[in-house]
Amino acid sequence: MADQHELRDKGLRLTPQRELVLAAVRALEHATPEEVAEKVKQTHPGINLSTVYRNLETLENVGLVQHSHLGHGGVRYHASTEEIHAHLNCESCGTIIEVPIDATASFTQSLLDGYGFHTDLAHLAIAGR
Amino acid sequence: MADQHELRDKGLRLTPQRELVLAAVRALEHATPEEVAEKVKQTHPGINLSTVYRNLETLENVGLVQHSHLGHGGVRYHASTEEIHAHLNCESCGTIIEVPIDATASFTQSLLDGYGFHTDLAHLAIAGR
DNA sequence: GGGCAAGTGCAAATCTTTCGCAATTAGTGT
DNA sequence: ACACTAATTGCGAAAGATTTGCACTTGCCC
Repeated sequence: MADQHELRDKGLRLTPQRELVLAAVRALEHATPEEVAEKVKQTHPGINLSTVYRNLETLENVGLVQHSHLGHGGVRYHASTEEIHAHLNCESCGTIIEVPIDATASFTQSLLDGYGFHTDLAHLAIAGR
Repeated sequence: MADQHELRDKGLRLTPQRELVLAAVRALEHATPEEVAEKVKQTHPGINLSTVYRNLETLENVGLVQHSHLGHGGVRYHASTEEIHAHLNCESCGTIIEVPIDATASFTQSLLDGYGFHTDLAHLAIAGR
């Protein structure tokens, strides 16, 4: 499997738990740690929540996954390979709209020009309605 | 005090705790509930954390304060009277830059045009560096 | 195959926020 | 001023999410 190299290349050991956590994040998109754990349990029922948390952190450290804050408080993880997009989070109906990042390009550019600020719009959802 | 009318006008009882919570939010800007509690304790040591949380919620319901999500997870409250501004949150150095909301107007307008989405940029910080 | 550090499981500890409930108190009418 | 009622407070417990300590297990390098 390509996964093996992928993880080993990052200096990580290849454990079934780790592979499954990564696979789950990729399959689920925008999943909370709980959801990831639940998904992993389908094939590996004994996995511990702590292990999921630790692997999410580890995978994030090596850049394979990222987290963002959508809606109120909930942390959600997604694979780094996913297309980058901003999230518009409707506070009334709870829907989340994904916006390709280039739709925001002129905005991020103006922040860079005006404030020297490199924007990472993918990290936080934008509230509105 | 003008405060008295302000709270009474909203149909709220005027309690020392309530006044102090509101005063603390106004004085602190972008304070977490904990920080608000700590501030209030300076003049009212017996105040309970629950009371702070409840008052923040109450004050938010009547529109005197608002909360936003800056940085990682932390909820922060600010007075509604503050100028509306978006927050740029540097993930490296932790600094928060405030940007007047009109600097973002063209961006929010394009989201409205493109997605029919009314943006509330003040509610969430924008990550970057 | 053996040794060792990385990784896991488990339970307990934290941290933040919420809730139930009895005691207190602000605002209203008298 | 006085009593009444509902809002508010204090306090302890509960809930949910994430972290941590530690002993046991396991992947990886030789």
